[in-house]
Amino acid sequence: MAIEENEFIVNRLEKLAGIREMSIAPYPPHTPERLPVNTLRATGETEDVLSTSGRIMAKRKHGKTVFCDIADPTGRIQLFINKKNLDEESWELLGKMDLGDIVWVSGALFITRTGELSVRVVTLLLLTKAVRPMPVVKTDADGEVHDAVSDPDFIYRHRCIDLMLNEDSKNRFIARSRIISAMRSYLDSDDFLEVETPVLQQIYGGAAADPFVSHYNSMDEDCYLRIATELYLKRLVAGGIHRVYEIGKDFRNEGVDRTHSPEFTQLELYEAWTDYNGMMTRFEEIVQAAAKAAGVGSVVNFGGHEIDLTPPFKRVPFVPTLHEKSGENLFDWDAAKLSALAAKLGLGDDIKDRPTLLDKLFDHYVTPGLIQPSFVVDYPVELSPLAKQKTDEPRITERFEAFIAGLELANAFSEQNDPLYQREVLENQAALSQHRKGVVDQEFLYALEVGMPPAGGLGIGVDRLVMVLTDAMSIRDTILFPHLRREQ
RNA sequence: GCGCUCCUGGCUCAAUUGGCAGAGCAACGGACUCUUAAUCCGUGGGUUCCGGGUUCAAGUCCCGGGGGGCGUACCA
Repeated sequence: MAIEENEFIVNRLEKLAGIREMSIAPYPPHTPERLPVNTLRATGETEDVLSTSGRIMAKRKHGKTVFCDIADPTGRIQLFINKKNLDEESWELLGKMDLGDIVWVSGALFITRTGELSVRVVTLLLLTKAVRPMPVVKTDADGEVHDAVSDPDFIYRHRCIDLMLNEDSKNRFIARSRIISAMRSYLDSDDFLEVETPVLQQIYGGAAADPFVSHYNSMDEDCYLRIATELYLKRLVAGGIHRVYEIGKDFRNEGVDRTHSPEFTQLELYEAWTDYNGMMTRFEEIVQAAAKAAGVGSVVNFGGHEIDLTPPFKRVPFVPTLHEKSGENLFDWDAAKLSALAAKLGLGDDIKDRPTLLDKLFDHYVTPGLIQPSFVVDYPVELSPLAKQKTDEPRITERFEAFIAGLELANAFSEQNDPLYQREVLENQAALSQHRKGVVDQEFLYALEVGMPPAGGLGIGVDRLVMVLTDAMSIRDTILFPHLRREQ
């Protein structure tokens, strides 16, 4: 397929041909020595000839003088290009340059009459000719941005343009990488071992979600993209890797919305000799480290809320809080009664199963009020098959979910390590499963049978944490290349 | 999946009740040797997402399709 042709591309292709006719390579393989733009800015006025390179972001022509702004990742600087300072060929080349082209320049630095530090260009080289126009965004003297590219569809499909033109977006992705990096540093420095477990799995588990299904040709069997890393990481804990974590993609074949992506990044960590209380501390500390890495303070603005990230986070016990907010002892109600209440509240007419009902009712009565960082603790046992029950109340598990501004950021428990209990729960669950009736991860149970020490486990939704720390209202703004439908 | 809503030159947006498809930036030609949303003069650029329908007349109304956004549902 040939390049799409419109007025702009044709025009640039002609210039490209013209440049080649001048025997100038429009895509030379080497970049001459250069300094980052911000180094030039820091240097200030000097008669020394310095060089840099960057993309032409603006061009203001004044006859025999041309001002260009060029940008590299470190900043933006003005070029002062005067015909008398250049050889004829370079001046001709300048005429064939467009916004978006990438150039190398050298010259002394001086301050113009209007006070702008500029490169008095004596050498001008083309490093890359742009044949496709980029949208032109201008910022006026008041700092107001005009004609910003804001169409989400355009931005997600052409992230290169978004990163080039939208500072907020670029900074958000930089923050994301730093946040992940900070998580690693925090865990590594506390003797956690980072591992990689299978993405392609024969038996998926560790969460309740529909998987993406694939097929392994040479084995002639279906396989699945993982929905969680939990069941593999716990085998490692049983095997003696007592502090272990993995940061990676999980895939869930479910609906997409502001807070759900089919492909999302999760940090799961497991730690022996501790429990869910230890995981609360881990979460608090990870959030601290992440906020620091993102360059935000202990109070962040997210979706119009002032969020105070200072630990300790609030503890919100599931059953008592549900009772308090609803005014009823719902945990003692049977499914039929709960179902009637849920229907009355418009939460759904056909929910019959007690744990789901309790969860829904909790979401209705309590979750919306969880603006400041909170741990919802001690979930009903039916909602938490992989968690350990409390010793004094077997209907309740040692589990928490962390919420900020109503957003679920983490899920953790004191890990269930009773192999007989775990087998029974998983087999019962598998018997009810629509998709994979009776399929249980036997190898995971084998590990528990061999014996896994008491441990706490914690899963953190990395994309969502990035949302909170960078004030992004959609998870798609935290994922470089979110999934979109095919065009056409 | 369902509901609401949006889709107009490269980009950002106009177009009254259905009545000649426009502007700014960008592009092209010209003037201009300190501008910075440079300015001034001139020029070109449209299958109004796609396909049907109603109408003398459709960017606008109706039906179907595609894509996006928001909400909702599913989501241990």
